Amino acid sequence: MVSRNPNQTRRAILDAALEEIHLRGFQGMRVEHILQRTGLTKGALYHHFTNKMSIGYAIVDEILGQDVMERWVGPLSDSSNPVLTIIEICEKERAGRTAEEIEKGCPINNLSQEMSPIDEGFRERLEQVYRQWTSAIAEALSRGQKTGVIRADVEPAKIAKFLLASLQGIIGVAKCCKSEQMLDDMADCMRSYLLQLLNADSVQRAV
Amino acid sequence: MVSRNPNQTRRAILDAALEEIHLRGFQGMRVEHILQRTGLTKGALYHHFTNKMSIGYAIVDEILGQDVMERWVGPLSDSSNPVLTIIEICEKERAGRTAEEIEKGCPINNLSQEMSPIDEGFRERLEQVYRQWTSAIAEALSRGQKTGVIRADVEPAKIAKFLLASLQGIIGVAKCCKSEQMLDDMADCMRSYLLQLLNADSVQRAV
DNA sequence: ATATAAACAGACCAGTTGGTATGTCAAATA
DNA sequence: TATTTGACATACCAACTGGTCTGTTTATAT
Repeated sequence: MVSRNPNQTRRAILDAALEEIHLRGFQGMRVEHILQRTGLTKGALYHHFTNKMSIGYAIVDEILGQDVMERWVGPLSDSSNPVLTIIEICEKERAGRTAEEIEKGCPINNLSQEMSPIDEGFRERLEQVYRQWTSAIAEALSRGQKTGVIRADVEPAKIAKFLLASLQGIIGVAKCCKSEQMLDDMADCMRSYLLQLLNADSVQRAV
Repeated sequence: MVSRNPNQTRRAILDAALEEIHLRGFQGMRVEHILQRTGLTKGALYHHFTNKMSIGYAIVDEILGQDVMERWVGPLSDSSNPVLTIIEICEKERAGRTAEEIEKGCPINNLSQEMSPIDEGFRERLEQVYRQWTSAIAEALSRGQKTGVIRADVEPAKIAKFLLASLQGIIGVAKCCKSEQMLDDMADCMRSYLLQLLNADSVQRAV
């Protein structure tokens, strides 16, 4: 904002928009509020984006999708034990959240619940994020089966979808109930379920 | 709508509003659309409700809460085997949904994700629904432990929360991915998890 | 140095939206 | 039958909202 830096301006718009969307949803987000947050004007905003919708699309593609890649896809691709890696990621994410953050939930889940039925562009983009996410888990589980850490009878593709769904469900219910206790209770069940996916031999080391 | 019937009119407003909200969310729901659906006018609508928000509150209290009572709390309170009852309810609900219905998700989850962070009135009402829901599951699991059908080492309160969260997560992910296959895959995992809660002796009869 | 195009600023606008004020009609009540 | 009240109908409005249009400033290429 000091000197002219279009990339930085564009990113500032997306960051401000994401914060608003995270709390109020895409429909509840107001262009005017982005201007207030960034100190920019309408001229600047509509120079970088054609309309409100394109801001939402860019957030999914450039921020949320990227986050999943960095926090999940990357670590899982380097992992020799997907179960432990998933538990680690969850605990790390959990540690970084205040009670206030919990109330806002996962922006990916928020957006998909709000927008996927009413805008196909949003839905396709969010579905793609979910696909990358589940694929990364499924592939890691598959590799784990080959190395013997994961039970041979688990079906990676199915379990991956279920794990992702449960995770989103947990975050969503905790968000509504505004309860850290509830979040930790559910996470505990999730952890137990994850450990069940390990081969009997390797459970000793894990717990 | 034929003759004057205030209760029927009020209910017609709520039903129409719920359909709109189910698809577009509460913020996306337009009062004007309710009028079009019901054939009523603003005068009628604002005679029965003080404002838009009160329509949303009434829907949670009178329709969604009631639905949970009928579909979950009732059956579970009569159940001798909560695991089988839950599986039955899920299969029944699943059978009644078309692909189009799946895209709209669960209205309770939709509303809680959208409204709980921005309106405390909504959040409290939805939390209460979740509480009744999880309590019913937890109590049924407890009773199952006493009769011996449920494993003694499961913690009813924790598992109940996790089950509810997973269920909502599954519906939510399937909604975004618009995939019946994915829904059934995840439901399959959920079913397996539920059956694990049964005592080893009674598994034979269940499967 | 100057032309050119990108990166903004700011006023303005048309459509939308929740909500209100006033009037009318039917049914219960006396 | 007269009257009062609840159940609507209709016109209207003020505020909001996404988006546009025109103008100005800054960087960059020639």
